[in-house]
Amino acid sequence: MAQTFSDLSQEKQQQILDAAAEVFAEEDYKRASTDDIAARAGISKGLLFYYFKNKQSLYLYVADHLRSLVERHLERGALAEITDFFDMLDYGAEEKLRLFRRQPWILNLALRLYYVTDKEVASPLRRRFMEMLEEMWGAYFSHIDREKFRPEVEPRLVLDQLIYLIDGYLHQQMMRGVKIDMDALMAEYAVWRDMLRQYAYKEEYQ
Amino acid sequence: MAQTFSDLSQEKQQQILDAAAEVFAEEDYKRASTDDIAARAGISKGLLFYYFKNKQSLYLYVADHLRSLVERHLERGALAEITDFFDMLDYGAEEKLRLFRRQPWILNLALRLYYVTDKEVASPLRRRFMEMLEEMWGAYFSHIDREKFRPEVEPRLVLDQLIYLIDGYLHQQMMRGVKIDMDALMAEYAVWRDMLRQYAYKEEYQ
DNA sequence: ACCATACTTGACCGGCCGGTCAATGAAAGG
DNA sequence: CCTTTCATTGACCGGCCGGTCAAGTATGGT
Repeated sequence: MAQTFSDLSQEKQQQILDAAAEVFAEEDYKRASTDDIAARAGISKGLLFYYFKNKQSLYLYVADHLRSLVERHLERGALAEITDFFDMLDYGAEEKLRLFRRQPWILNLALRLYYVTDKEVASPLRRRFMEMLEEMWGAYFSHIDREKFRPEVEPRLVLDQLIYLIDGYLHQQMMRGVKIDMDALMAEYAVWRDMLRQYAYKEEYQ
Repeated sequence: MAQTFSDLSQEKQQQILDAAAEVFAEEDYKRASTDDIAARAGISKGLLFYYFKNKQSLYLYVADHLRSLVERHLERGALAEITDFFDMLDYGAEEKLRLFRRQPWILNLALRLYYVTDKEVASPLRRRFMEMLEEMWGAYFSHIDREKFRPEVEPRLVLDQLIYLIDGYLHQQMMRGVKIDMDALMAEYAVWRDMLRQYAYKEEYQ
């Protein structure tokens, strides 16, 4: 967007952002219409394109907004105190659980963005996800205790595996057409975590 | 399709199917145009719609074709002789590897179909995937040796976990924008399999 | 009151594309 | 041949939608 948008009052920005987030969560990129967004935001389409160069940049703006919202939520807390890899995972999981429970629309939108395949936005979005992942790795896991790991197991790969599991699980649930049940996910997560711990940690740290 | 299509000569059918598969592999459902398909198949658009009721049914026909192609490929072989769960996994993995190596376009199309989010086709497609999964479970794993499993571990859930891992891995690779490297995938698979075996099998069968 | 600037509108354009249909051609049968 | 049937064409329609723009309205400074 141009700075015209950021000059708007907080409520006006929110209003437009909410409308866009809503529509983009309901339909894939191609089918989500700017007419629809403008109507729900209570403004004319012309004005929408006065704030945003085009649909794509609006989409990416919404994505960035979501990202900063999630990051802000995870930032507080005493990260530095946790040195155990799996305790850290638990901490992150709990935090995200709370976030998604409080505002379920965030999860819906995030899933939609996460599984976008549309040419026009897929590649910028995946760059964002990769960045986020790297940031997270740096912030959360750079100072974990590697001593507990078996020498042949690289911590980062363990995290990757957990991400694969969650990713695949969510995708399968979406395929089944069911709403994501965070409690069920957390139960699965607990099993995966224990399995991964058994695989990654030395005997004495199990 | 109507039976008019199945009455066509094998080559003509193939020609059209190939064109459709090609286009559907390149673009998402909405962007893949029937004009394009007709042109690549060397027929008029009118004729395409003479054979297929609409774009959606063509899409699903291509999906069914792919499914039967994969199923046919996996059917032969001495399945009944394998009773070890993880040997069976290896067998399935090897077979699929060979298939995808010989005809890489199959993998591309399959991935596209697997990650479709378009309203108009997502739900019929996911029904097909679920059916396929159940069939596979019945055909491959109904007679495996459950004795080797720890009592608290349900074999089906172990398979699900492997599927999650593969699903997530493929998705992440796609996000990274790289072509899927089957050798890398097989290397990862080997790690996952060993981890899952350690988790699922009793000590004496490790 | 006036003017300049910024904000806001909605009608409109043009491109894309799924799907239709009247017309044409090709076979087949008598 | 002639006619009936089927296969095939491509021009065309209509809907959708991203993006534009001339015109209108509010705002604030002088």
